[in-house]
Amino acid sequence: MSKKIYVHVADDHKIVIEGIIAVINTDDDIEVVDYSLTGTQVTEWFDNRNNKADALVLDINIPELDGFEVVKHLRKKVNKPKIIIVSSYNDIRIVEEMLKLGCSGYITKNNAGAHIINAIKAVVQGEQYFSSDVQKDMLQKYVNKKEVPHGDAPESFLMETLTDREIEVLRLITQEHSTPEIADKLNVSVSTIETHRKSLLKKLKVKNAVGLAMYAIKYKII
Amino acid sequence: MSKKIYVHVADDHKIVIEGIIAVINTDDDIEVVDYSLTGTQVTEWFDNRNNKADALVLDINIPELDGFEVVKHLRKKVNKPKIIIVSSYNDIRIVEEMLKLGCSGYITKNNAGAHIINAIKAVVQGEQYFSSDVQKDMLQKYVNKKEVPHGDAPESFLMETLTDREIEVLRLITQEHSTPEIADKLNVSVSTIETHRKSLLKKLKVKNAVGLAMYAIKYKII
DNA sequence: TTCTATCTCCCTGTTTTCAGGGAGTGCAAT
DNA sequence: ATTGCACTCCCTGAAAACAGGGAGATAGAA
Repeated sequence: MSKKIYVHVADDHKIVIEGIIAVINTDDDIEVVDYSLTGTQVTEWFDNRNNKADALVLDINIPELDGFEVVKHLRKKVNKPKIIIVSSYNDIRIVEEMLKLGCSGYITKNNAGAHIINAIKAVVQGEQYFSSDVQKDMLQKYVNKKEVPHGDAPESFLMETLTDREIEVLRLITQEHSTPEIADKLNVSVSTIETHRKSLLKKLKVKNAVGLAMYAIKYKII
Repeated sequence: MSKKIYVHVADDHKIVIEGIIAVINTDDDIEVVDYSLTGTQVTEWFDNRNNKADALVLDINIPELDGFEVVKHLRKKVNKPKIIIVSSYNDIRIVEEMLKLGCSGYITKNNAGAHIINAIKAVVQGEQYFSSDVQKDMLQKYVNKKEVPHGDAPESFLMETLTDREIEVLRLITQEHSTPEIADKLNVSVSTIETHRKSLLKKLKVKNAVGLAMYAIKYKII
């Protein structure tokens, strides 16, 4: 019998965690050692020397620190766990982004139950694992890449290309603040915020503040 | 021993359903007979004479037909099940709306696990059930109601008070369209759209288009 | 029938947003 | 040491959004 695999689970909804634990408990080789409901709980848990896990099952959409931030934090560590993303979004750009950040697996919530055990076993052995729908999208992307450079948005970019300041401004925009208000809050001139705004519009390829807000929600900057 | 309770569970994420089933299975009096991943699946299931359930555990945010539509459909039926809403949102206005539509219980996903069994048992006995955080909000709302009669809007309203036209405009706003564009699309004058916009800002108590978009997403007009 | 709500349109005026430039600073990497 | 990036600030000008009015037409409810 192989060595037991220890897993940490993070999701903002307790019921999802309970679901994941229920599924994992059907396999004797894997054990959920602890769970977190927020991003900071995850980082603090792994920052504690006494806590160790082979794998982290991580939802992108969690409060305080989102999935991206958690991954960025963890990848600096020496005994870093393998990370499997469990997400509602199967946007291929998010998958790419997470892979770039060093994640080992990506499965969608739609069929997490069917994949999660295999995913955990695969990643602790150094492999990568993707649920079937994600695989399909990746293949699709690969096929399309060679044929159509296409007008509107073929590039793979996410909030990575946004600077810290831009994200900060974006967040304030989604909180219904106007440019003068944001300038005041950040103690810079209105011109500066206008510049950030223009950069955001350009980078995210949207035409107005509503577009920024929708983008922020879709890719969960907020 | 009391009569067994049969339950149908609906959520767009399989893993959540698995979580709910795992929790419910710890109680011998309740059994999950089937589940649905979309709104139409729910209505079709209950429209089938062979299918019966005492209670429906329903997520608001499901595809095709959302929770509101499902409830509206089911309440016309004779042998309608008791409905317990399981939602990420604990906005008190949604709770009120669902109660008006005839739901018996409302629990948030944060602590669904702790409440779901009690909720099911309560509602099949004709009682109502609300998770602690929802109760807190309701109490808060009740307390505030009597002290501040407040000028402009004491009514409990959700998107119900938005007219069809306003919802149409709101939808177009969230699609990044400007006022002139919307006017063109709907074949009315720019002035008209501006009027609708002003009404939306006033009714939803937000200060700009971003606020409208955020509202639309939160309460899923879109 | 009167009352009310919805939808339509217009006016005046202010504020904010967007577009498209330029430009200086500091910092970090090569 | 130069290059690039992030952050800052400014200018001009046009377009859109917001605020707070009024007002007519229509259709449904009381």
